[in-house]
Amino acid sequence: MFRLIKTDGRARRGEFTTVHGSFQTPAFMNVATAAAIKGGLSAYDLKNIDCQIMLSNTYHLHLRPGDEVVKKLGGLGKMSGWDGPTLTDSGGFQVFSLAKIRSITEEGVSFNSHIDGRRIFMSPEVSMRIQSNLGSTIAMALDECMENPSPYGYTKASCERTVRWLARCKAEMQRLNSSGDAVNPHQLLFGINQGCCYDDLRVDNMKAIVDLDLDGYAIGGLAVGDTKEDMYRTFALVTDYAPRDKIRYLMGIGTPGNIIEGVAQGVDLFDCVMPARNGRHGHFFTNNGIINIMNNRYALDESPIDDSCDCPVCRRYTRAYIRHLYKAKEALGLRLGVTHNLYFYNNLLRRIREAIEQDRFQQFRHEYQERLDARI
RNA sequence: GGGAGAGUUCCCGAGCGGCCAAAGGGGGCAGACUGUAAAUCUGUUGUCAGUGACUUCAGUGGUUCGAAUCCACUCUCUCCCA
Repeated sequence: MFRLIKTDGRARRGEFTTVHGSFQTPAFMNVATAAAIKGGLSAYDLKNIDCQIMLSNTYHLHLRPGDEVVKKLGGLGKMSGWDGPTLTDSGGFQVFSLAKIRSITEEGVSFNSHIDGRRIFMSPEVSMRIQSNLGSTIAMALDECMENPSPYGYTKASCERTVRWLARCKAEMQRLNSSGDAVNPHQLLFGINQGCCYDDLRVDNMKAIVDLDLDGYAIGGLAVGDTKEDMYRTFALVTDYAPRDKIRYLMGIGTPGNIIEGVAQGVDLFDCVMPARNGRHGHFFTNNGIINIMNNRYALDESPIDDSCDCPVCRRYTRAYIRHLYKAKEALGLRLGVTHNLYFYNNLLRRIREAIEQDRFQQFRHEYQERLDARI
């Protein structure tokens, strides 16, 4: 359950307590799509970089190793060695990212597996059953993440269908939780707001999903083609219609600046592949902006990635060495880069929490929002 | 000593009279990445000036309207026979 501890403007400081432990909000979820952080970080590594909650994916784990296998292995947490809270995304994002190999009907979504092409049918019920087998702390409702912008008429119809799917998700999750056979019989369900950047659709949709009384409310369908201005306006608008006493999750967002903006508008929970992916690609977050470690100028740079960072990587290694590892395509480079970036994100959220606690979040925002996203 | 073959832009390597500043890799330099089909993808990589000009395919000289491509000699390397 969510407990709101303090506010600073619209920014919220809270705590979310679950059967797998609690986490402090605002929080950043570390993305482990296939039950592993890409770049080679283990659950043990996550502890050392202050990760509070791990996110994995329904579609990917259903394909490999198969959710029945994960269930037999004791669920997502036990299998991966992560004993904290977990959240599984429903497959809704793959409706967007795998748009070329799927089709949608009222019943659900058909994918052609990106691995072997076989047909995968994902209805709201199937997504819940898979997530129940995965045994995550929090399951996400199956939604359609639309390209943004999508045509108004299509967006409206899609949102309405996603609400119908949400009702089916809730019914199925209640059934599974009380079946006596669930890996985690206390599995929570979050609904997802959609509507591209049409204010009226967003608001109507949020009201509709709030009526279904869920454990948390997510804002989806942003940063999938929309401009930053539209995205900021949309989540600022829609948080006003989410219940004050429930956690709010801005899905897939974002850059450090995006997260600061999200917190400023009352969002509690974030996730993004950016720190892990950009880390693998040699782009590192620092307190002064983003550096590309591959750049020639770091060849002899003996300073750490970020000299104000106290992560295990910055305490030990120079930019020059890490650049060498990337250039030489050594796996250690990825591990170090991703470790730093995820620590940076987890630590950014910790700093945000402290700022809210000390009523200086606006000052923090003013100082860092632009700066952290700059490429230097 | 005799015979056969090869030398291409940073590297490997295609090209074998004009469509060649020269394919394709690699490497270099830079860019992108937002609920991960991503340890991926894109651009660029002779020099100078905004169409174009100029110097390049071991060297020198030739043939030709025109050569990295043909000829002669020189240099270097590889292989085979002594």
